[in-house]
Amino acid sequence: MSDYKRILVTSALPYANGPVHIGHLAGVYVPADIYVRYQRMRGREVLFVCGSDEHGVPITIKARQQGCTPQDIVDKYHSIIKKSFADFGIDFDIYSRTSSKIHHETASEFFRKLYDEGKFIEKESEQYYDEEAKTFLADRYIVGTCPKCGNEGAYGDQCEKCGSTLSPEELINPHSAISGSPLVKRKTKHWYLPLDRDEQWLRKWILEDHKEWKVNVYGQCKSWLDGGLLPRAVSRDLDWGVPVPVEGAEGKVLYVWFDAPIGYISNTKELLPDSWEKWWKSEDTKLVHFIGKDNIVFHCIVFPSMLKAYGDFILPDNVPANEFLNLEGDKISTSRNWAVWLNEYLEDFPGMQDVLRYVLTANAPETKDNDFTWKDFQTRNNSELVAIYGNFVNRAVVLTHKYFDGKVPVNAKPEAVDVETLAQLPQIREAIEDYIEHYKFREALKEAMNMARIGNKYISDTEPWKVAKTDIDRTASILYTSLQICANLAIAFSPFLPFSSAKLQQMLCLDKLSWDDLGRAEIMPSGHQIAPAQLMFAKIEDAQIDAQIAKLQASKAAHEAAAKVSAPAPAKAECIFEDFEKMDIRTATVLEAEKVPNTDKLLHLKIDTGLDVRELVSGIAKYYTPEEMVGKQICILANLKPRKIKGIVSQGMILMAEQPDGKMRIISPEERLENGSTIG
RNA sequence: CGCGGGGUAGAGCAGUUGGUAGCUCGUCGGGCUCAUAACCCGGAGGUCGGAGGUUCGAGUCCUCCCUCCGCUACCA
Repeated sequence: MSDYKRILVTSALPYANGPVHIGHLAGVYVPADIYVRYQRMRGREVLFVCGSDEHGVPITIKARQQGCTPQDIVDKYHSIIKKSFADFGIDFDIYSRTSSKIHHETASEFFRKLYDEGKFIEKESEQYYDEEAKTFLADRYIVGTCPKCGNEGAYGDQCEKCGSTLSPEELINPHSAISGSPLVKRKTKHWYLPLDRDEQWLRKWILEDHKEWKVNVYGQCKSWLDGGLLPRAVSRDLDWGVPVPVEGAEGKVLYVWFDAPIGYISNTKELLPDSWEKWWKSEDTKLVHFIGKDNIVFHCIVFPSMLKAYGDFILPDNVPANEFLNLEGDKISTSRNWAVWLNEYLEDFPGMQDVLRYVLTANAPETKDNDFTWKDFQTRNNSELVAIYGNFVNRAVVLTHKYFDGKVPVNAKPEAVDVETLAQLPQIREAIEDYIEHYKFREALKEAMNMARIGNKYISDTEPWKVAKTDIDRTASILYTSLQICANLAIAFSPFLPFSSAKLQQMLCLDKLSWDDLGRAEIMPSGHQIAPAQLMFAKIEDAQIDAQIAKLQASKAAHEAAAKVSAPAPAKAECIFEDFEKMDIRTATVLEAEKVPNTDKLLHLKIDTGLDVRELVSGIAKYYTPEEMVGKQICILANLKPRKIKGIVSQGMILMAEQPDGKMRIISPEERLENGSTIG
């Protein structure tokens, strides 16, 4: 560990199709920033690299929807993201972007070298092509009818109604989610990175040499390695991205997952055109990737495999991935606008960056998903930052002004308790260091807060306001000690709460505090003049919190309303009577119903169709309980080809109507009819 | 279905190689009054997701189950 001469820190490149929200901050940027600020304070050579990830299909789709170019989209979000990071105090050495010229060159050269050295596999395959939008489609953008449950809105990779995993070939009537037009198949050639070839060394490198990685990261990697790696496509048919630098590859770009991590390298190059290589190709550089849990395999397996294939590059020393942050009990969602956006927070809570930094660190999803609530935000501010840290500083500074004209008094009458109290500071320093070095920022912050608790206890126990009436020399010592603790707090908190530390430093009229001062008992010399007391943190009133909660609820309501007024499903193409006549639709009665084990959505029904008694499986468990179903008369498509679902042969399909919000209701005859009555 | 990570007081989290269940916030009671109705002390509150098993002894090891989140390769 200590053999390293410098530390290169990267944080996941935010995708430029929306602003940054608290989930991103808690998972990636705040911990990375704490780590970097800490290492810098220790005088280590550190480089902190990030930038916008601006390629990929979602951006082209967003552009199409909004009638602008992909470049317009990424320009807009890149500047919002970059500014909000800067205002929030995420202290990158460089925040660039993957649409930059230098990135295109770097990524292109990277690919070309692997290509020239035969490191890729070339493969031709047939893919669905949207002739109207003139583009090949990712599975997610192919929509059709689910062969298993009949849901017409199933995606090419998965049906969200019945949860089954699909491939586009299985969909009935596949069409484009972008233009709605039917699809044709076209041949296309792509390049694959043969990860299987790297399995050996990856196993050793991760499973043997990096047992210290966080359990979620290690476990995830192990799972992939044990499952066997497959070649992974690194190119796409798309016109937005880094063009594949190979003759005859027009209309193809590097897959965004291939080009994005190279962005870490390009951005370093952009900042340090002459010395970037020592950061990436020198064994005495420690490389650390801060990411979210969704990124683990790319940073632990795919990117290292790319680096190794290229040669000369170092591999990450650690990949401290966090879990996810929820918001008020619900998953954060960009599309549902269920998020606290950083740019909006900065407007709504000016000057309160550290409060959010504090709350996100104290409640960071380091070991499991956590929940952010505005109530908790308020409580942590009011009863921790204000009541413990802010209050202690205020007590010490106010008393110093009251009794000693704002000058650090002489330590005239020291006692054992002073020494004992100050002796705890170096221990706290050690604990903070140890926690940060091991990426346990939540615990590290708690230690810093303990220092403020110690201060409060000390000042309460020694009661300088009482002692002042009889023994001013003793009062002097108490405040002298208290002020030393304040100075220590400014240092201990500075990686976590940089704005507050700066403010405290100003109040104490100290400049240039270094990490090495932390734990020292005489940072502030007697006679040193300090500034008047200023509140470090302001209380947050209920009204502010209520306003934020109302804002969230309003956006949720707006989103639900938008979903409701969403247009009915588009009219289908004309069909002839004979098509309709083929369908054998008739009434039936449910005899028995039970949930299919280990599924959320499926009911297993036994029904009387008049013709026979048969079984079918239907994806309605979300809307009907088995008890409700028994005895109900329903309409079924009786001659649908039987299909096995979860091991049960389903002989038919229940006719249902779907609401715009997704709610499903059974279509039943108005009055009870004979089972087997035909419908037409 | 498979795999990975969670499930410990009202909330958020610790619990090292198995040995009397801890911390912060909240809550209740008391004290103090320098301080942003802030501070200090004390109390209550947990059958450690469930069921078996190993052991003198299990939150900690084994098996099965339930549940939440994620991954499952063209959702970055």
